[in-house]
Amino acid sequence: MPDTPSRPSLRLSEFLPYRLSVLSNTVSRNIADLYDRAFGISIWQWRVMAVLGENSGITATEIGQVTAMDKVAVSRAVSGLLDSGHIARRASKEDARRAILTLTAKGKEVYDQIVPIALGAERDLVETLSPDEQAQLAALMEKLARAAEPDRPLW
Amino acid sequence: MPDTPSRPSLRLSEFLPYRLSVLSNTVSRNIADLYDRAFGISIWQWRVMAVLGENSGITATEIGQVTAMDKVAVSRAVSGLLDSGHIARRASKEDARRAILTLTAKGKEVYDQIVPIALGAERDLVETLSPDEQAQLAALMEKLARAAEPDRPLW
DNA sequence: ATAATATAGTTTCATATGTAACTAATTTAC
DNA sequence: GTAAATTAGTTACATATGAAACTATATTAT
Repeated sequence: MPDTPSRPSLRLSEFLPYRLSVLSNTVSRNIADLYDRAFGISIWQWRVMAVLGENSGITATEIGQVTAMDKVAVSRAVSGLLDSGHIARRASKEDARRAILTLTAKGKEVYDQIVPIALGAERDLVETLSPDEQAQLAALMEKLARAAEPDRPLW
Repeated sequence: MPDTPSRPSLRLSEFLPYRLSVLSNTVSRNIADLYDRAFGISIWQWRVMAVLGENSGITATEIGQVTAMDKVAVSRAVSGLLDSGHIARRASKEDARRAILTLTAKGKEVYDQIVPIALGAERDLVETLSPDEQAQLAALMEKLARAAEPDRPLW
């Protein structure tokens, strides 16, 4: 009598969404630990700071758009960073609903310290890849991100 | 007068850990929705079922090892699946601490229905990639997962 | 055999996160 | 100009998650 048919047909360990999730969680946890231990800053807070480091004087909503964080997450991160003095907030003159956010001197200092740590963590992750593979990876991430976008244009 | 020096040097949108996280979260959320809407099953519960579908009669601890879930998450997923009748549990004869888990008939049915949905979601994600690119992706995931392993051997 | 240690799994508690309701300011329609 | 609808951001609530304590069984050392 033969075996049961080729039934499973799904190997979890080969299933891309699963692999992505495990990889991403491992990487994020490692990095979050790094920031948290050294500066008491969460991943979400770091993302806000990273955006402000690149592009000072924008609003919480804009940060949300850039970082794919929802507005509650941004609000909470901003609130923590205000408390810790890493960022400052002032109301927009044109629109009093908006709050213009900037890194403080302290925030800039921390930003300048975290950037090399972040880049180092990234390097640790990709250093076993050849330059060719690194380029492939970047291109693949691009395509996958586009395919995963829920509201992607279908053209 | 020249620009400020090459300061930012970190573009969040190009930063691999960040991209991985956003991609993975988008993909996972989409898929979780699918399972939840159709069967009221969470991602964690599905992972448990997926492992049992491949490898029946193993214990919660083993599931945790295979799926990179911690034991609390496994315990909760198992508890939900017992309640909903998708899996069954019996004590091991050799070691009464261990609980042997299996899919019930109902669980197998749902498993067989979810597998094609899962594979379809994966296909949606990778279908814009050429076969070559898909192979590259698999190889890169392999390497990255190894590099991200916190307790990886360093040889 | 008994005490100390380790392991499987659950429960508890504290924190994180997401959804929805809310407040305040602005814009649009009339 | 005023009411209705939008938008920025916060707060409240309900659920999810992780760390640590706990229970029950098994193993090890004496």
